[in-house]
Amino acid sequence: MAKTADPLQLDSMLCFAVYAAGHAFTRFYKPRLDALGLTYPQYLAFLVLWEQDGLTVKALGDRLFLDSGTITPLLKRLEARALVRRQRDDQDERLVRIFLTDQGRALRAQALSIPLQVGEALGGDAEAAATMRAGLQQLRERLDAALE
Amino acid sequence: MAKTADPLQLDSMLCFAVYAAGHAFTRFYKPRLDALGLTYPQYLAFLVLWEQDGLTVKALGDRLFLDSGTITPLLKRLEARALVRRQRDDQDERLVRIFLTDQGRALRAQALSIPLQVGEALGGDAEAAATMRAGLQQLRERLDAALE
DNA sequence: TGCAATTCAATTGCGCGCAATCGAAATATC
DNA sequence: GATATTTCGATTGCGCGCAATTGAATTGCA
Repeated sequence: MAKTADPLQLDSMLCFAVYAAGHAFTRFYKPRLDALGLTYPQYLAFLVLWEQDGLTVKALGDRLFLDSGTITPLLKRLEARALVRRQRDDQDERLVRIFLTDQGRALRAQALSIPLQVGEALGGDAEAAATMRAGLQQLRERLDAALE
Repeated sequence: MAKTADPLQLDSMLCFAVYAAGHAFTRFYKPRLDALGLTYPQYLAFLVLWEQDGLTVKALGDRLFLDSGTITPLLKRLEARALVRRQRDDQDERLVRIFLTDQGRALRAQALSIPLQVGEALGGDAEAAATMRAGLQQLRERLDAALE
């Protein structure tokens, strides 16, 4: 006897659980990131740039799994607020490298408390969170591998 | 000795794993849903409507964790293609109820193969998928509960 | 009964997210 | 060294996703 007869049951679908959890994260981050004046994707870009300055648009996109159509306008908004600087590479003029300004670098200090708040909201079980993170990474790899 | 000194490391973050897995799902679904002429959020709406016809916009939104600003235009696009019908409730004229057309109902048959393809891409481990789904649902609940 | 508060869908504005396309620049091929 | 191909970023168009607001309809309460 099958547990669920319907193969199209929303609440049994992994894709929807991922989708809904993603929105829940965005909602959770919203008030915290408002304090920094950042959106969630902008925050992700800073996570990358705080790790490594001077990346190309392409490298940043590869890191976040986003393309230039998303990243270019995002970076222009950050540049307009003097949080990053965009500069053509001297050697290869196709490349645009992204550098943090002092102001952009300074944001990092204000971001440090956010992961703590996430850990707290999740009940402090870092072990479970790490397991789930690893599972999701594998999920992403398998889905990407299945693209033809 | 701590494993990761940096609390802002992108690759250690659960939120990013969820975010990236969500996009990977969308990419995976894209060619399959193109065959039905649906986007992923539209597909989610049909999953709900195939389960229960005649829901209000509000009820549909509650089910998908989306608000009217997202759902209203989505439904209007579906109505323009004669896949659903929107009708004011007789008793309470604030409510708009969503009904499937025959065409919308017929889409279900074409969608049946999609979950199978997901299962296949994920290596057929339904057990692991169910565990992960449950973990993500709990994650969502905890994040939502932490919203002040 | 009358008026305030609430509920609901719709709308507006803005920021993603991605496909498709473009032009410039670099590389490969001959 | 000229030509074809590839790479990179920007741009356009469209569909979410959500905050904030609006207006109509309903409900609550005195």
